[in-house]
Amino acid sequence: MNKQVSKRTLSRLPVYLSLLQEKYREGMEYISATTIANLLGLNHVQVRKDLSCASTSGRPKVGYATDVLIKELQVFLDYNNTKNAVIVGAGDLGKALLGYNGFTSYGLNIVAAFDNNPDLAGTSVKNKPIFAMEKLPRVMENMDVHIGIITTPAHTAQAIADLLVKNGVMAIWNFAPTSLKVPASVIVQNENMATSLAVLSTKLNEKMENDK
Amino acid sequence: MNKQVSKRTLSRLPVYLSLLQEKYREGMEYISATTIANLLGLNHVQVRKDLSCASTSGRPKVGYATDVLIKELQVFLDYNNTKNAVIVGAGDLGKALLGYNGFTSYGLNIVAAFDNNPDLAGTSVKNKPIFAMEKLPRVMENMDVHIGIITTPAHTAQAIADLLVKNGVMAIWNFAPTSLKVPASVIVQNENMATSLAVLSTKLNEKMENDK
DNA sequence: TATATATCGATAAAAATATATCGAAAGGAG
DNA sequence: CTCCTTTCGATATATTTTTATCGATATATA
Repeated sequence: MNKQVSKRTLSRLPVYLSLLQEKYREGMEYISATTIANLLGLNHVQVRKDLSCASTSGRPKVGYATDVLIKELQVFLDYNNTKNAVIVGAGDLGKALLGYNGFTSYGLNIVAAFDNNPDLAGTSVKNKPIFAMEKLPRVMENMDVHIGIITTPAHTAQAIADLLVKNGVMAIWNFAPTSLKVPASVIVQNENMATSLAVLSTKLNEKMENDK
Repeated sequence: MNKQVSKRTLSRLPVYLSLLQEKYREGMEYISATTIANLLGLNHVQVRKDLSCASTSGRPKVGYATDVLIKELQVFLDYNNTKNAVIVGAGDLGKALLGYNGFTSYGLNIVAAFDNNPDLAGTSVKNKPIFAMEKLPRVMENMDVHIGIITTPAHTAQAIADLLVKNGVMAIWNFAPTSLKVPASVIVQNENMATSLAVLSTKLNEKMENDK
């Protein structure tokens, strides 16, 4: 357990976790890799292999105790160890993320948003404040923030990234549809919705072609 | 060109497209796969191979004419052929997506949102209406909608998916953190933010471990 | 005009990822 | 108690995806 975990595996673990939590609430005390695989439309060997990097609790013939597996995944994903983050860009998307409380259960605590629109400065979303850009350095330092979330338009994203890096950010979650240049030590995770949309749209086209 | 395009390739094409549009605005008339690769931090052979499924305009020593390549990608991704979609769940995320006009340039036109909260029925976001759930069948039929976007909480997502399928949806873009059971003919694209977050968070942990 | 170089597109090699197979263990059935 | 079935975990195979290599071609330069 805990060797080199592939990126693909890593991105499936939260999916397992959320399924497990759902099934646990429904009263399922034990669950097998085969069951998980069927529910998610995956291969059972893949599920078992994925889980093996976070869990040692699987038992032949029985499967995994749901609650134990949930805890193992939470530990592995470090969801108990909450990290602070700030959002830059309090447009619709920024506000949506700011107001969404669900991230805390994934170990992410969004403490504030920043925007250069003076009308927004001083307002808040669900008690989470929106500040003027000037306040960013102070807030990041005081709140020990090392994760930045960029939800600005593409053309300002690079400047924002530079600013975040200057203020000690170690990881950037980038929702702007552009690629960022940052020092190698800074982690960037791009969340490009156009990408998903392209996959969806192309599959749909193929389907419509075939249906003709 | 146009053989079996892998999902990975497909998801990179919109990224290339948006870079090309940016560079074209900046006056770059020709661009090579090597240049694109360097700008995006990818391998140049991969870029060339990806582009080959949508383009035939590459010339040795010259590269690609930026405007031609942009058009080729748009045609391949079918961005000119706009498709209508509806959103179900007009919470923060739903509203953000409803109000975001950027999707039209990706061939997606969101015509309306639906929510079971009666306070929201009759309101609108940037002239895009929010209706009560009862109106869904009529709107979907009248507006020829075949794409549904689910932004409800996880526990209602399956019922919404069933409703959408019943009303003729062919593709679902699912933002709810749960997996949906739909007929095999219906395409589902899951947009799971926890997944991205897990990757980011784990990379960050590794980094912090190494920095110690 | 000949030569050098950047680039493409195709094919081959390497790496990553997914799937299949197999023995061992746990529990239930006869 | 023995046999049968389910399941795990490990190893082996297959597939997919990425990266490297190579010849051909277009352009620039001497």
